[in-house]
Amino acid sequence: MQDREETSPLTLNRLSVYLRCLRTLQQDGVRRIASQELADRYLLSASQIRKDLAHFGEFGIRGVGYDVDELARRLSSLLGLDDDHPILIVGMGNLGSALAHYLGFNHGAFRVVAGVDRDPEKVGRQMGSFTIRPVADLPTVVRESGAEIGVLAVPAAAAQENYDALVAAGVKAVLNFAPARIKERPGVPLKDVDLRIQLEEVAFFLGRDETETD
Amino acid sequence: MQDREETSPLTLNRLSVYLRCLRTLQQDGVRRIASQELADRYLLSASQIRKDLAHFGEFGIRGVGYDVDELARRLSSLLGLDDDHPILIVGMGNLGSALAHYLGFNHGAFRVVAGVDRDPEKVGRQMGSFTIRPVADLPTVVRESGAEIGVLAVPAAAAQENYDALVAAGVKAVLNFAPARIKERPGVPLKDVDLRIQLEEVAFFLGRDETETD
DNA sequence: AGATGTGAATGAGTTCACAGCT
DNA sequence: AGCTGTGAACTCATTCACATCT
Repeated sequence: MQDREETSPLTLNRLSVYLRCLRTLQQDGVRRIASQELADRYLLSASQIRKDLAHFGEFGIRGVGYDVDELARRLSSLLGLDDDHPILIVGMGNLGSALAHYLGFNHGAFRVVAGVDRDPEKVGRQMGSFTIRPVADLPTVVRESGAEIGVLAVPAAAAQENYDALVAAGVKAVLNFAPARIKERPGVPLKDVDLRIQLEEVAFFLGRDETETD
Repeated sequence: MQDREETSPLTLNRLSVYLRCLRTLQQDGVRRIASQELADRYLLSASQIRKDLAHFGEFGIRGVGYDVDELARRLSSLLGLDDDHPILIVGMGNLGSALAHYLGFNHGAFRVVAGVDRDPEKVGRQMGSFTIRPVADLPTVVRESGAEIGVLAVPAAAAQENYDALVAAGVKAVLNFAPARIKERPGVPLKDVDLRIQLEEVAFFLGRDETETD
């Protein structure tokens, strides 16, 4: 059983994937599954599944496999998905409102509970269940809404100052959608999510020679 | 000078980051920069910058550093950002329209030129510069719009069939926002972008012990 | 002299192969 | 017998340190 600190993001992301697969299996009525079959069904690696899980304890039954329901429960708990995680969005421009709209609907543990913007014209506007507040009110907004996760959807140049403001206001983790490198404070994990980088990654392959057929 | 195939996504993503940093430097009027200073300014690793760049050729001047303008030009060309990359979105629900709205505005080389949906009620609706078309028209829509990149914003269960449809229609790369594992066809690179996984990654750290202060 | 480009050394992450349970 | 859990082998990625060039 390992400590939270020493878990790599890669492992962590795979746990999320496993949980998703298990949810599908639950719907299909599967009650037990072996690492090998899980791997086959969802294009994963059996030994990696076992290693990832073993990292956190003994989840399986030797000679049998994993109990789908129980494993799902334990992964959900491990990932902190049993508790609610209120989200606050900073920057209610195109991306910010797109995210509010998207995250506000589909997700269980994650729900957008507040949004702030620098622009006085956006302040006061209604967004689903909340009203956009001014950035200056961040501390109050965080306290009142109980927001745990901050989402940065501001221009690159404003990213660092808004991250700092979120930290100061007491947010516990930050997801950064701005295309900027932010200096992370210890204790407030930061995760960059840059759609442009993802697009550029696939675009890289577009120019490639079409004659090859491997 | 290396081949496209043998470049890791990690390296590729860093090239995007470097390019972004260079654009900022250009705006600040900086004409030359050494790997060490670039690293210091943007929290990167100097030796990694050099290795990443050297992977694609000799971009710098020994004893001097890199020419900001030229390096930016060469990275832009390498990443395929000099050409236009029209995007087609499959699934114009919450996420799809959020993405259309977002990508349609800010991005140079990337622009959403078309969108399709399964739901007859959404078909015909106007979305910025285009009208939503039925999924069945994919081949026609791809041909007419010249779309190169397909974006999947459909439910998980529909992801694989729509990826296949995109491939059949002639799209050259796919970005998948659906929380599903897709079987990739050789020649049509696929990149998963799962916002839920990113959220779950930061959520993992929320439960952690607050007494520690390292 | 000074910064790049690069082999060599280190470290991280994945796969293998089998001991150990059930 | 069968599948997990895990050390050992291996592959991939990063960092170091220096020879090379301007």
